[in-house]
Amino acid sequence: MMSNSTDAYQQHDHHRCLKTALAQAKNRCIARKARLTPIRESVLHLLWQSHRPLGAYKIIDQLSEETGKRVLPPTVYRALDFLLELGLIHRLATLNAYIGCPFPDSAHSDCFLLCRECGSVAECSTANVNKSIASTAEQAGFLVESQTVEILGLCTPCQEKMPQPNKAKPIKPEADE
Amino acid sequence: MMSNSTDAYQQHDHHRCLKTALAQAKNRCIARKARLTPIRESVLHLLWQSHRPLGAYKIIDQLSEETGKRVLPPTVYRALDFLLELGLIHRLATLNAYIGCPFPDSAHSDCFLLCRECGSVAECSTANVNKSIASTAEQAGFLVESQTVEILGLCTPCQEKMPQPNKAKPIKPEADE
DNA sequence: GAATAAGTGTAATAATATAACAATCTTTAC
DNA sequence: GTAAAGATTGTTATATTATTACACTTATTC
Repeated sequence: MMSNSTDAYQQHDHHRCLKTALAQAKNRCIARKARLTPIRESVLHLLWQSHRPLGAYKIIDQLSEETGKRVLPPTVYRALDFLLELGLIHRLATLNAYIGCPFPDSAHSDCFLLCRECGSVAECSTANVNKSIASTAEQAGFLVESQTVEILGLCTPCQEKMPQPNKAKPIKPEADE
Repeated sequence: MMSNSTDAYQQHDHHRCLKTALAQAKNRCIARKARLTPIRESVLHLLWQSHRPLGAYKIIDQLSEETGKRVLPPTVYRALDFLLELGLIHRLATLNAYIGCPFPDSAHSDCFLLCRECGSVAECSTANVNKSIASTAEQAGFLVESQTVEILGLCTPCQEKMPQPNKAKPIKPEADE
């Protein structure tokens, strides 16, 4: 399993995450003959400020403040589209928010772990989830093209910080197969 | 595996789907001492017109037309919230749209198969997917509370209708009529 | 039958995202 | 080097999805 969960939820050298992400982005742009313009790089940089996803309008506000001039929605949405296209970021459908991809170089189907307490999101890529989804789809005669898997819950540090022993309810059990 | 994929994608006695869904809804409301008011029932009925999800504003438009008076967003969103709360419908995060639940009576975590061609959506509940997600989360020390799994692709009939592999064409909740 | 709770009506607005077209900057072709 | 073509950005306007706040009505309870 590929995952950035330890980085995402704990104290770590985040500067390294940022640096790596920007380096990978540059490489990827060169490989694809695409231009990482200042706006695009700024948006990517903002998304790598932390492991918490940002909504488009948060990006707009932060970028406006950074540059001192009013940045308008299309500017940011275009940058986001570009970064999505190159696989440098992801959009989280359940949050309407965006986050940097820690593994832009490896083709992968994603599984996101969204901590409802601290807001941080880790990305995993697991053969198991993909296999089970593929097999489920196959049983239904369905041809998979893309998949969205977003898991809401609590990361380890937030579980430990929860006062109650009944920290959180697990998901409902399965009826039958 | 529990799934309504054969119904969802093929010719079938849809009247039966509708009838079952409404009957289940009534039972569930009685069990929960909740009221299936005319508005709520109308919204549920609209969502069971087909196996294609409907956006909230499509529901608003259809309900306005049905009743001859302008139905406003809060009316519909309140009905949707009620139906979601009772597990009678689901919200599809990737489409911002709503769809009737074929299995309101069995506690389940859901997996949706969204056909990008015909727009129909089937719901599956599979222990395998849940197990693989649980195991992935566990490896990351993450406590799962809820999950969103939406799979985009082609249903069997649409695969057969489409020998030419067509590329990305985003599906819409419902075609305009 | 009054008190309370639940549900609905209405106006306004928030939050997220896109369309359309003009202006500018980069790259390419000559 | 320069003009044409293409890519990127600026700008205005608007579409789409969802919520807040408060007034009013209907149903339930005692």
